[in-house]
Amino acid sequence: MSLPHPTADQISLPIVLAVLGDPTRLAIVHYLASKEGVPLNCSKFLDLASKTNLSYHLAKLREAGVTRSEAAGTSRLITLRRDDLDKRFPGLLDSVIAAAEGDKGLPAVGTAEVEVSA
Amino acid sequence: MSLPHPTADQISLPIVLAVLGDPTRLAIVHYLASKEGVPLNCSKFLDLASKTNLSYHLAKLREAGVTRSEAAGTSRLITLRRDDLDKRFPGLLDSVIAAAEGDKGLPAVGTAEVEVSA
DNA sequence: TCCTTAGTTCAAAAGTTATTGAACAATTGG
DNA sequence: CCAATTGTTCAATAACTTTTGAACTAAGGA
Repeated sequence: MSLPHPTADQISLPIVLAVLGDPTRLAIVHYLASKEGVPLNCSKFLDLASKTNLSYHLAKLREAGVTRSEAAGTSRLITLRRDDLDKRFPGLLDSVIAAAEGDKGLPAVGTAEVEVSA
Repeated sequence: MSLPHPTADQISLPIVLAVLGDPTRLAIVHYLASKEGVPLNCSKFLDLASKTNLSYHLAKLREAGVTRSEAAGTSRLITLRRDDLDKRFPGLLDSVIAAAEGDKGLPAVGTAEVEVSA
């Protein structure tokens, strides 16, 4: 049951901008960028919104081509589609993430995080 | 009767992204960028939307801090707030404009343009 | 097998944004 | 002064987006 993703050349600029123009989704992308390489599951974002609402926002990000969601057991592993975005809109993602970095007022992910020590 | 504009530090990233995530407004910004330095009046954009609707979209751009509108007689002179945007979100405007450049499918301004020769 | 965990789907409600036309204001040229 | 030009405001409507809760599916562990 792999979820539908647009191909790189189907990714649309206004749609990407509109999708990033929501504080919850921008916070998700910001957090994904800060953990780049590490695939995260939805539950990481539960302090941003309810489970149902997260499902909605993550679907928007996926359908816009901003993220990729892979099924892994009962989880979804979510990653940024950096290569595709960089190819399609060079510099855009970096400048958005850098700007989000400086933005106090964006919701933050994992403020009450518990690290499991080995 | 000067219209209200946010100061540079009041410009918000998600609001700017949301405002640019509309094809009509993105086309306006793209065209402003292509004529940078030249202040344009609203009528330049009449092939994108009705007069009333343009007024709405131009107000959104102004309120988000993307453009500046100055009253000049019965016209408004509209310019991109490039300095403020570059200071606040370095690289963002350039990457958006470069991406819009490559985007066939965005509405275009002035396709039936008549140049007045001196 | 049964229970739990992880996430989706659906339908409804709430909220927001875009579009429209008619009426208005302000400036300028005749 | 009058008329035309340029753009705004207002109220209504249409069209979307976001949020919600309840019901569901699918996988994994006991």
